Amino acid sequence: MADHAGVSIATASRVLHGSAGRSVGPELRRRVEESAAALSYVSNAPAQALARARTSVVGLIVHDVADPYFGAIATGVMRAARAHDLMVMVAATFRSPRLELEYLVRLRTQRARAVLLAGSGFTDPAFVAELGRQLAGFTAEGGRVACVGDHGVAADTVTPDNRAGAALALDHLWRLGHRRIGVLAGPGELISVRERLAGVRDALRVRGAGLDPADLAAGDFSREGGRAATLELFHRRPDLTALLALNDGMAAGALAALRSELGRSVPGDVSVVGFDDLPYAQDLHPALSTVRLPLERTGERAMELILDEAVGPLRTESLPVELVARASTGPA
Amino acid sequence: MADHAGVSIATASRVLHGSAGRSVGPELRRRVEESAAALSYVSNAPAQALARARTSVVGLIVHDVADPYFGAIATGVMRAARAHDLMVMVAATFRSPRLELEYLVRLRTQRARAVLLAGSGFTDPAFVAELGRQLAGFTAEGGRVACVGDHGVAADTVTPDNRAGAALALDHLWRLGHRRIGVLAGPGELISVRERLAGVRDALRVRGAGLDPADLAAGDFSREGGRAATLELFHRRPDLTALLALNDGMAAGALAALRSELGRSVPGDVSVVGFDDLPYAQDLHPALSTVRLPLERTGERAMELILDEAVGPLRTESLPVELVARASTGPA
DNA sequence: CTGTTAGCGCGTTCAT
DNA sequence: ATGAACGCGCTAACAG
Repeated sequence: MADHAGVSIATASRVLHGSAGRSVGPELRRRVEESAAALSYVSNAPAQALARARTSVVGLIVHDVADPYFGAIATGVMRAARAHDLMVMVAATFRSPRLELEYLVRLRTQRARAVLLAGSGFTDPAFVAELGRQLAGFTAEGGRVACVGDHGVAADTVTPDNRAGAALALDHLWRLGHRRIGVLAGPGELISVRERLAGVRDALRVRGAGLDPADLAAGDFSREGGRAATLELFHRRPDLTALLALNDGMAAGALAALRSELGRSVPGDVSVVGFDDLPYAQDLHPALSTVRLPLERTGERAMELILDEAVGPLRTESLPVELVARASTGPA
Repeated sequence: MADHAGVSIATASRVLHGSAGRSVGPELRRRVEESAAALSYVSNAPAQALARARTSVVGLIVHDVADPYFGAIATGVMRAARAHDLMVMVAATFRSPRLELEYLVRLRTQRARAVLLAGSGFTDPAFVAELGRQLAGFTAEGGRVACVGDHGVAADTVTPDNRAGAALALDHLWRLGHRRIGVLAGPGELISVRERLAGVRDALRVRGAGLDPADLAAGDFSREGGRAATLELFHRRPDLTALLALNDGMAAGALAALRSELGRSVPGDVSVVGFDDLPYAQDLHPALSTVRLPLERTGERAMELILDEAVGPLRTESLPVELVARASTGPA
C-alpha cells in the first residue's frame, strides 16, 4: 500500500489514521488516498490495537439477546456506539453466572475498551466477589466498566428506578381501591427483583399495610413463570382482586392463566399491572397497565458514562420511570 | 509472565494456547499455569490475531437488535458461536443500506473470521452490486460469508422457506372458505417481501385465482405499518373477509385497527393470519394464527455453514416452515 | 521437549 | 513535511 503510493508507511499511516505528526503534504496525501482506494485497502484493527494498546471495541453482556428487555437496552448501546465509532461485541450468558464470568475474561483477552454489564446482577456473594475481582483486573489494564442496573460491584451504574416504579404500580392499584393484591415475583437471586419488592413494601408501608408472604409467589421472569405463580397464588388466595407482576413477561402469563385456567375476567374480576412496558404490552389482552422504563436511554447513558474518561468517585444514576395506565386495571 | 515462570515465551505460548509443537513437559507446564494464575494473565487477542492472521470474531449484521425476529436469529448464532469459542460482534444498521456497507467495511478492518448477513436483503441493484464487491474483498482476504435469507449476492445462504410459508398461509384461509383476502405487504425493496408475495401468488394460481392489486397494501414491516395498510385496504375493499399479513408485526397492527378503528370482530367478521410466529403472537388478541419460522435454527445453521471450511459451489438451504392455527382465523 | 529467531501491520519516536 | 527504525505480544518455523 505504502509502496504502491511511493511513500513511507509512516506517511501512509498519517493520512489514513491521522495521528502523531499530523500534517502531510497535499500531493502525498492524494497519492495515498488514491492507492488506498485502488487497492481497496482497509486498515488492520488487530495491528492497530497492538500498537496503540487500545481497541475500539466495547463488550455488552446480557442474559438473553431475544428478550425485548435487552433488545431495548442494546438499541441504546448501539446508537451510542455508532456515535463514537465503536463496535459492540455482544455476549449472551443465557442466565448463567459462570458464563458471565467466562465472557468477561474473553472480553479482557479481546482488550475491549470497555464492558457493559446489562441485565440484573445476581445476589450470590461468592459470585459478586469473583465478579468484582475480574472487573478489578479489567480496569487495572485500563478497561472501563459500567453496569445497567445494580450488580453489587464497585462500578459506574445507571439504572431505571426499580424501587420507585414498583411503588408506583402498587399505588395505582391501591387508588383503584384494591386491598387484596398478589405479587408475582421473579427469581429471588436477582437484584432487580429485590429492588422492586422493596418498592412494593415501601408503598404498602406508607398505606399502613404490609406484604403478607402468602400474597407473594415467585417464579421465572417469564410468561411461564407468571402463569405458574398466578395459579399458585389463586390457589392460596382465591379472593385476590389484583395482581402486581414484577415484569411484563410474568404479567402476560398471568393474563393467560386468568383467562384460560381461572376463568376470571380482567379487569372485571382481577386487575393486573406489569413492569417494563415492553413493546408488546399494548397488544396484550387487555392492554397492559405497566411501569414504563427508559430502557434505550439507560443503555445509551451507560455507554456515555463509559466513554467519559473522568476519574472520580463512582457514579450512580437512577433514571425516572412512569406508570402507564391501560386497560388491564380497573376499580376493585 | 514467561520470565515469572522461568521459561521461554514460546513454551508459555504452547501451554496457554497449545498449538504448534504441542507437547510441553509436566513440570514446565505446571510452572506456567501457576504463574498465569498468580499474575491473572490473560492472552492478548489482538496480538494473536496479528501473528496468526486470523481472529475468533464473527460479525453479525442485523437491521434492528430490538426486533424479536433478529433476536431469535441472534440467539441461534450465539449458541453456535459459544459452541465454537467464537465472539460475536453485532452491528445494527437501523435499516440503512449505507450503514450496512459501512459496518461490513469495519468488520473487514476487524479481520472478522466471518460475517453473517441477517435480515432481508434489499433489491436495489446498485446496492447489491456494491455489497457483492465488498463481500468479494472480504472473502479474498480469507473471510467467510453467509446470509440468513436471500441477499441477492453470491454467498452461502440459509433461509426459512418464505415462499412456501406464504402459500401455506393463503391455503389456510382458502380452506376456511375465504375468497376475498387482503394482503398486507412490507416494503417492496425487501427480498423477503417479494418471496412471500410470490408464495401468495403461487397458492392463488393453484386455486385458479389471482392477486388483484387492489387487494394489496404495502407498509412498513411494523405494527404501525400494518395498521395503516389495514385501514387503506378496508377503505378500498370493505367486503374483505380475511387479511394475510406478511409479518406478525403488521398482523398486530391489523388486529388493533380492526378492533379500534374498524369495529370488526376477529375472526367473526375478518380472519387474520400472520407470518414469523414471534413469541408474542400467542398473546395477541385473539391469539394469532401464523406461519412458524425456525429462526433460531436458521441462525445456528448459518454459523455452521460459515465454520465449515469446505470449498465448493455455493450452498443454499431452505428450512421448512409450518402453519400454526390459533384463534385469529375462522370460517368465512 | 524446549529455546531462538523472525516476522505479523501499525504507531511512534527520532532524525532529517 | 517526510522517512527510518523500533516495539507492541504473540505464533511459527527452525535448531538443538
